[in-house]
Amino acid sequence: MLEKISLQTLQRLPVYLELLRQDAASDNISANRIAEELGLTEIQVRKDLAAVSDAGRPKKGFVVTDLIADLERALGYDNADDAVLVGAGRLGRALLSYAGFQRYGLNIVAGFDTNPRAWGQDEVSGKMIYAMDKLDDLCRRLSVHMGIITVPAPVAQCVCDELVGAGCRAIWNFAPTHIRAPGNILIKNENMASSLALISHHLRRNLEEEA
Amino acid sequence: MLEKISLQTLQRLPVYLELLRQDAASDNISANRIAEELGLTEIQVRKDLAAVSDAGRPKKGFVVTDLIADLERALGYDNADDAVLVGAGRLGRALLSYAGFQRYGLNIVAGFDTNPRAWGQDEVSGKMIYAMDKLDDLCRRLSVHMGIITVPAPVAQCVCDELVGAGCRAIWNFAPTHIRAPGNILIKNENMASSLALISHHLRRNLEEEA
DNA sequence: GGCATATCGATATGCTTTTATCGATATATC
DNA sequence: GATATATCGATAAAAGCATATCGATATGCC
Repeated sequence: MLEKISLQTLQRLPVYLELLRQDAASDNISANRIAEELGLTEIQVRKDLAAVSDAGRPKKGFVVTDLIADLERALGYDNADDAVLVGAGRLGRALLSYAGFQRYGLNIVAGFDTNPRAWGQDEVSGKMIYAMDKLDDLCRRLSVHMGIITVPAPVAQCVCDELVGAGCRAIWNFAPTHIRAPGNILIKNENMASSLALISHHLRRNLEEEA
Repeated sequence: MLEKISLQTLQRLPVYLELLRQDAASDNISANRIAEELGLTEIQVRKDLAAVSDAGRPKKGFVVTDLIADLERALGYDNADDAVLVGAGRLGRALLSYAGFQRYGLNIVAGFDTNPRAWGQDEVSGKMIYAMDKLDDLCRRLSVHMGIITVPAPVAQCVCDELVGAGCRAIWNFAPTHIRAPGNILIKNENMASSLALISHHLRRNLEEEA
């Protein structure tokens, strides 16, 4: 079942799950209603959900609790991914202390930084921040396979290489630069400039229309 | 020329621009080389660039300075968008103080928060953080049309409504919830859970393959 | 100056994703 | 219990996007 989920569908699944969790009061919910709430078409919702669940019943819709369970299983929220974070700057510490990741199956086990003043227990998150030379050992001992990069752009590639060297198979990159890794390693660039391009483009067209 | 840029292309343009800015030493660059650096195909690069530039010449490639200029114009970096940010928590302040946005044509003019202890000048960014009842007036006086939401999920929709009421036409939402607005308002959800779904899915398949 | 070659740009093919159509089925009402 | 209807699920068409192919063109070398 897991094989045939398309990339686009996969990215919408957490959105459905979030909506259902907020809305867990009702017993049943129809694809039509989900679509309305999220601004999608009901056909797309049905197709997405069909990929992970068969909790839908004619005339009633989907059984909410079953659908939530199916989504959580499909997304692997039952056993959370461990991750390390490199770069304890403002963004890095904001992510370290973001409690919401637990709800999405992510567990950041520790932070790393080159700056000695950052080392020790982070006040806000309560998580430990270590020197870079501890990275490899910790990743291997705890079998961490995911790295989060929140360092300045110029050192992002170097940090990426270190993470890969320490056994990471997936990298979540918040540095505003493109980084590379061998083919079997997944790089997910969280590119704010791309989002901004969409927004800015819309704004200009929207304001032009008026004039 | 601006009409026919596809959404996917639009999101890749800032990536090209970033690469070129880093690499501004050389006079010319070929689509092939850009593709190699970014892990794309040269055909896609050419097609993307063709949408915004004709700085390409056979045998030489693209004139870097011209291409940068074309990209900046297409992305509207010549006149930056002003924006307001609502929610001066850790993520909000991290974004407020992120200097890199200037390079992407974004200028956050001020922050807003309900908590009186956040009001005043933010130490790190030097930007002012105001009470929510100042929002409408400031947006209108400065003709701000873009709002950034970094508040907890439960109040995100309410903040969105206020921003729209104050004249915003585009919303950049970092709250981990889906928000709605009238059709002509663009909502860009920066959904970390979606990214995480991709990463987690890759990890599981990758680790399964070995076993 | 002519020729080989790197590179572009345009047209065509194929794949992925979305949207449309239609029949199937369980529930509720009479 | 029969019938109407809300809703699902599957198959089919359309759109959007990526990849392949091929001719055109400017550059540099002989």
